[in-house]
Amino acid sequence: MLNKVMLIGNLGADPEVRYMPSGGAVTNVSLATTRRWKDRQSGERREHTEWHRVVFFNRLAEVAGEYLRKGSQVYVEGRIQTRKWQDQSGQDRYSTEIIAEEMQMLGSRSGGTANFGDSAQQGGYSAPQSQPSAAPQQQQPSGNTPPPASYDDFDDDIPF
Amino acid sequence: MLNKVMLIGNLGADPEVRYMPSGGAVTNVSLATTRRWKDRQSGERREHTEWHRVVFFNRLAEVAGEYLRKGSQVYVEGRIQTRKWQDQSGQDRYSTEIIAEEMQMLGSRSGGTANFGDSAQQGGYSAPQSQPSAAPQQQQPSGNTPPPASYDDFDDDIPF
Amino acid sequence: MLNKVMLIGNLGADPEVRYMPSGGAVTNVSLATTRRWKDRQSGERREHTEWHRVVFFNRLAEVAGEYLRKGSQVYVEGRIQTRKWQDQSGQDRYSTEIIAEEMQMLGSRSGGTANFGDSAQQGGYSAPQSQPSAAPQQQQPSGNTPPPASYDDFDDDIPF
Amino acid sequence: MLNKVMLIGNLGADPEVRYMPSGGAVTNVSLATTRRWKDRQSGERREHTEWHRVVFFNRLAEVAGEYLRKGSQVYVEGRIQTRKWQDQSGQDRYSTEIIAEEMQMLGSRSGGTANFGDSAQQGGYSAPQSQPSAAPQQQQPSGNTPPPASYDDFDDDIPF
DNA sequence: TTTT
DNA sequence: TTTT
Repeated sequence: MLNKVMLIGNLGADPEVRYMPSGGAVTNVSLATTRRWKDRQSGERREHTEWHRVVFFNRLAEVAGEYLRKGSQVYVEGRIQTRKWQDQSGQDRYSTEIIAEEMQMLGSRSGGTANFGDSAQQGGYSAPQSQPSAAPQQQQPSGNTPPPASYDDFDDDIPF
Repeated sequence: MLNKVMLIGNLGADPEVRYMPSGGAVTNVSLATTRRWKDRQSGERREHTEWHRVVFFNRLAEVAGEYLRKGSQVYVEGRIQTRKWQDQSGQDRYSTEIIAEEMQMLGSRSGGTANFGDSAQQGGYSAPQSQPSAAPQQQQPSGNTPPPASYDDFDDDIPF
Repeated sequence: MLNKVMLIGNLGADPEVRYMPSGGAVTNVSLATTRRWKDRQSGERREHTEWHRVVFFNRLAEVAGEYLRKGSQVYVEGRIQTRKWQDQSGQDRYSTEIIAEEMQMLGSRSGGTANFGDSAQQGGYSAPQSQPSAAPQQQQPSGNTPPPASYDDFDDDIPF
Repeated sequence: MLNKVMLIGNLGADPEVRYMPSGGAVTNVSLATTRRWKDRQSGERREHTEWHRVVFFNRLAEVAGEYLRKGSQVYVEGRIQTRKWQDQSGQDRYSTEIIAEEMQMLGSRSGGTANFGDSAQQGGYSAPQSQPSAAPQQQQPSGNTPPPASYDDFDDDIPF
């Protein structure tokens, strides 16, 4: 079976880095891909932007958190995964995410060096802590937004 | 920008074929991909099945409706698209779908011929009708399930 | 940088399994992909079959050698690599191969079990030997065919 | 059957644009992809650069000829095709090329605008001519380099 | 809900 | 050389 996603797009905001109880990093990124086409009927140009929730784990999460910034162009390869969660009223809701397996920064002449300019303060990279933040578990699911997944057991796993 | 999905999986049920007001076919399929891995900690084998909503349009929708059946193994190439809809209480909800752009039947010794056996009655292929069924527009969004999209304007579009 | 190949095709012959001095397996496979299209001018159907040299290493080579057979339908993911060799007259020649990184058997109702029928004798799988065959190094490059690569140093390597 | 290649790399030289008898453009590009890995044995970093011959046709060939330059970073999607030709001594030789089906310029903040700087003279883009150059047919295959293909009949073809 |  |  194959479940493969390949995206080239730009970040809509700085990455958000959190840590699992194990100490492994989890980085969330919102990635835009824009499709442009010419309408067959009217002949006019149209475009549609799709936003993808991309999740990086462990070593890749640290690299993403360190080098990616709002506006960065990036190639992401991964798989589709839909996560179930409950909203305030207890209803089941679903959030579809891209679990990243490969990542390539694009277009940087300077070899992938991050820009530590004006976005550094609110989105900067922090080294993995031996005392992992408990943030993922604490956060309350707000009405319409999926909570960060706990991923307690996420692991670099070995396919067989 | 690139937004590409490639899946190889099996259908969980017969395809559902509907028609747009334009007469173009829309086929929905539920596709399972199973990932198997060995847990790093415990060493035990684990697996996870992911279900994908795949949507075919026009000519591809007709081929999918005619040749695919519950259990069919298929390769699908397409793009990720998230659709917004309102549930009964008027809340915004989202459904992520794979818009198919290519399709290949796999593994059929018999050359891709569909099985018109016991599943033919509820899932069989119907030729495009000049009087398109209005089904997509009529259906009520049930509490937890996204309604079929209307796609009134879906078109074989030309990228530029 | 990205160098990715994805093939779905059929084997033209049983796999050829050899062993590196290290004992690791190397399996070569000839894979056909057929493209069909309708000629714009004449409107007639045309087709072209492309043959790909696919090389598997180590664990994947053993699985390929054991389960694939002439006619098997398979999904291969890998990268393109061009190898330089010298023909009898000492001229440089090039052979482009697909180095496989993932493999999936397709369409086997019977769960991927290999057929050990009439092709087992000349193409059967042998378990890795502690005394690796020296075959790769011995073979003489014939005039027009690239010799098996020696790959003395091929290794499961870690991207960084 | 699937025969898909996806590359992200940099051009080693300006594109070469030629024209078919039909007037359609054919653009050849040499694209480098670099793989980096850590050797399992020695632990040292290694890298290997692979050069791909990429061929664009018709509209894509014109865009490639206009906007790509030596050093440009580009995403190319296409298929593998091996072409047979005869060297001076009449021996069969093979050249493997990537026939491009999609192309995306990467990393240009300025929206894909080509650099018409110092490389414009030897590699610049020319609009399709009603009097197509006969160049492809004239060129002599030199001993070790494949001649440009004639592609007399290449066409935007319709898969079925 | 499929399949291996 | 495969397969549909």
